Amino acid sequence: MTIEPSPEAAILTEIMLAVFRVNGRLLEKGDQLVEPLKLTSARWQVLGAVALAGKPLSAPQIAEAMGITRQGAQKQVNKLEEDGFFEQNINPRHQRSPLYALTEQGMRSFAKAMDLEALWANGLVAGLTLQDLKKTQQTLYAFYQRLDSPVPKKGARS
Amino acid sequence: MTIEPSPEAAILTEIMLAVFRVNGRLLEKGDQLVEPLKLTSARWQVLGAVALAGKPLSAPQIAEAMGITRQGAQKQVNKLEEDGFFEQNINPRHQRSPLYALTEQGMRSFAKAMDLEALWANGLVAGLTLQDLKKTQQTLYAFYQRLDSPVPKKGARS
DNA sequence: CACAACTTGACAACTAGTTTCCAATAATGG
DNA sequence: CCATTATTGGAAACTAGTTGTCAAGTTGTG
Repeated sequence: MTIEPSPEAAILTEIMLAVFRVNGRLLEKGDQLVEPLKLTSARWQVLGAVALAGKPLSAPQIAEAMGITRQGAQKQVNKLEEDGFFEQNINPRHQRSPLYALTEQGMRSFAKAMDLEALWANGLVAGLTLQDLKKTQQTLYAFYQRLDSPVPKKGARS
Repeated sequence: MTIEPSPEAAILTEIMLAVFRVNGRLLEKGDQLVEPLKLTSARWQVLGAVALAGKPLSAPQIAEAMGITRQGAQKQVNKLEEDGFFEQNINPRHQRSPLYALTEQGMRSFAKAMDLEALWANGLVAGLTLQDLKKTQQTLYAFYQRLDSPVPKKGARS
């Protein structure tokens, strides 16, 4: 017997497909946008995590902020340091785990990326109402919360 | 000088971040959902492309339907054939390029995946109105279209 | 028919993430 | 103070996609 999806669930399926497609396009366009800055979408996001924190972060902290694994973040961080966007500060709280700060080049590139993004976004929303945009943001956020994986952390007690 | 993002563009940025996060969670949850069927989100989508077409498709046709490259689709197709979800039909229009059809197992697994998804989706939309869901779907679709890469196809004339 | 252009599958190398494992360094608490 | 536990970086192998190349088969046109 087949389960009958409600009309709401049917539209949810369409939203899911739309999220997959928009996600792909955003990464593609984002890569194009910051390509002249010698950045990719992924590295831009890492720069953003540190820039928005307003202070140097360790690799695991960056991973936490980005919602990816610490190993995934570390890879990007290492490359960003190699390419001169990050520099290591000593971490008074952990000798093996340096804090990564934006270099001059890193700050300049991130600022340029933000400008490019603002320009791009301004063009992208033409003809859409603020109300619709807010609704969409709220609905997506609601899904995000419902999808939250309550993976019990190792030490968690009930 | 910094470009001033409009209020609309500022919310768009939030929507972008929400899309990234929801995308990640959907793939994660989707993998969990179809794991007992020996499927992944990616392979499920490939099965879906052929199932929804209602007829056997070649690898490039599957890629086209999914919006990924033909090589990416081919990889999944080959694995799905290895694992008994697909079988090759001869393609009367192209000898080197077989048409892939769902096997009995493929059809059974896809039907089960659809049931699981309907069940999951029904739970996920609780408390959201049909109107908001439609609005969100429309807005995302609008973005998708605006983000459409008009990459001039090789033979395209202006 | 012949030749050029396109399509296709196979393969390799790459990005970006994941999981798993190890070894070394912290942190904790008995 | 010392032993256990947690955190961290590094490396390897994996998923899932990308681009690029190659050779072989297909198609269109003169």
